Amino acid sequence: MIQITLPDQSVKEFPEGVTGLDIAKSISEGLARNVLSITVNGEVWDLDIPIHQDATIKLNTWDDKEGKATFWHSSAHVMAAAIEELYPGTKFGIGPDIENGFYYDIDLGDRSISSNDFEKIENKMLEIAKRKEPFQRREIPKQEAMAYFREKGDEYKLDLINDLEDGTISLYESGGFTDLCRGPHLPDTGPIKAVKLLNTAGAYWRGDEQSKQLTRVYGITFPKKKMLNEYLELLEEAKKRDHRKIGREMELFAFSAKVGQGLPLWLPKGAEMRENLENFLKKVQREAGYQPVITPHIGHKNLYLTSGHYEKYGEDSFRPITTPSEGEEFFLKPMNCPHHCEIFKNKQYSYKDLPIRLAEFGTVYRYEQSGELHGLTRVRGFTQDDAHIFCRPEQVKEEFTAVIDIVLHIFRALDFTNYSAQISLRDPDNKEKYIGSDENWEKAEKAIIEATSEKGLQAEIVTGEAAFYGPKLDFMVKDALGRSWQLGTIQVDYNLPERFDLEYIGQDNQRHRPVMLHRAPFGSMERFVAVMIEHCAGNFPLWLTPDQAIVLPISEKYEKYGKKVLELLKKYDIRTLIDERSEKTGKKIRDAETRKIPYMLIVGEKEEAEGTVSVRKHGKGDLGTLNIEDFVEMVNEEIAQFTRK
RNA sequence: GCCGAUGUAGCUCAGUUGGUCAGAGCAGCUGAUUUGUAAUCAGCUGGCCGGGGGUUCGAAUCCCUCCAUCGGCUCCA
Repeated sequence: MIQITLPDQSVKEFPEGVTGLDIAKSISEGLARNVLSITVNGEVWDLDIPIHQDATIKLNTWDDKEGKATFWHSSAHVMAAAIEELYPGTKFGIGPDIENGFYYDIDLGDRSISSNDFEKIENKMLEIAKRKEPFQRREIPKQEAMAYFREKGDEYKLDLINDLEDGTISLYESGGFTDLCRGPHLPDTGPIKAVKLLNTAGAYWRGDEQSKQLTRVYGITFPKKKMLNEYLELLEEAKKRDHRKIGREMELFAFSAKVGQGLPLWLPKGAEMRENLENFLKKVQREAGYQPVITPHIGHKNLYLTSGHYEKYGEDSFRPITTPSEGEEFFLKPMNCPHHCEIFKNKQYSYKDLPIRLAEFGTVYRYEQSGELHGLTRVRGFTQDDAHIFCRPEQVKEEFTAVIDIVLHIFRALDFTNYSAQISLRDPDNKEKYIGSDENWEKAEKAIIEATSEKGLQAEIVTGEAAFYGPKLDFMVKDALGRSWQLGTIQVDYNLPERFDLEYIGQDNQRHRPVMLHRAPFGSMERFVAVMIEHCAGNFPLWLTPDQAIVLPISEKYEKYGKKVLELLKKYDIRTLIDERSEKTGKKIRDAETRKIPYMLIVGEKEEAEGTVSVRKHGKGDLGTLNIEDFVEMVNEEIAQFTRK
């Protein structure tokens, strides 16, 4: 007998060789029907693999991440089986499960596949699913596996096996399709009840741009038809939040092929919003001891030779700007740090002066590959809410903490909760890849970890992800479709102070090297606004939104009073519009609602007589009648709630 | 940059196999209406069908090419 520990810590005895399915059956019939895989001591297994030793287990169903993973991984095999049947001779790369579904990379030779073929493949998959084809695991010697795939002509699988260690290789066979696979899989294809292929894409073999490009087919499957429909509805809903769509509808920004791709045009309302964000941060930064600076949009080639950016990115930048006669070369500035280093160098600093915090909303230009451009989240010209802090090594932690405070304050003011944090440290096994002394690295990494945890910030620590010049803390946010974007960042840099030979005079009257911190709480104005839009679906916090209120006179008769209200509110700095069209009130309300204007102020006979407004809140409805002063107070209180520290 | 798809009025979309196929709704403009918490009515103006080239008696429709956009890949100082 062996001891099996269940997730609730209870321990049950089973005969040696018991399988996941046996355990599920012993608990309940229902569980046995729904279980998809089993986690044994942290490893996910097939349900029919015998367990020979005491173990801690978890039975995975659709409600578990691991259960879904098993389900989708098996679905990838079913899709491959369907494709092999429909398109004989297809070669297969890899086919993993992903966050939402799965994909398979395939090489169709001269043929191609498009969304027109999806239905055919989906039907074939459902056919295979219905047959309840078992997934059969086989373990064979490496040589035998190679022989099999060599005969099949599947060079990609051979490539994969080549990299595996000698010994036994596991294969799974189902529905006539045999795949190199570690598993685990469902017992059979039966649970797959709904299938949807989503799209195709090109994907380089092994992610290498030099390798052959395969066709990646994305799909998703569900154990119930209803779940598929719900998922598709969810996708539709997400599309409605797309910042590109809302940005156009709310007239925030636009692009023009004539101006150039990836170069956003901020429209009046978008510019208003961006200015509100900038002013908000400027105030916070002023209070935190930052000094604004302004630097040009271009810089001499020598600047980037010194910074090292020329060597690393020179070839992939916009081509240099040259002068008519002397043949000098200038680059559009791709970042602000070198300029700021030169500002620091402009003056001699004592240790007593540090830290020096130089801030600039600096517009930079980077040549991004055309296929990379994406709305406002990936552009070629953008403005960073940049600042560089020059400090003594022992000040790193304190400064880091202060920056985290700013980031969290901003996120709170924007009602932003859907972010995650990542600490990137150097790879301790490859220290030679990084610049800077061991001592400084250790100090900085420790400072970041401590500062983060002292702020109660949940951060994932990833080693080997640090920049070559220093460790960093990034804030990531997901867009409407679940794609992850990096926003705010705080980076420690030992490289640029070295390259620019930055110094301060220490207490010992010796020259010392300052540490540099790069930080941008928003990341870039463009990306931040994009993510902000998707986060709140265009319903911005009151303090940020371009138009805060709109006056809606019931009829022409009350226009005069409406204008009076408008002027009064403007005096109180409430951004207000008026709708003087000859339309019915219902129509004016409807239009204001679609424009996502937070407050609608309806004025008619009663309001004019009493000097009041009838307040309607966007998405909420009628709030009743208020004095104008009371309304102003209500608005100010709502704004203060978010923006006060 | 690569793979695949898309591009018709300001916006969202119809346009069968090439032959009154240049259309609709919303928006806009003009009038009428004077309106009380999500759409008042009528009339009208909008398009070289992404640009260029070709095939054809004839092209929004077929082919080539360029541009832009979308979904991925690669990249992201």
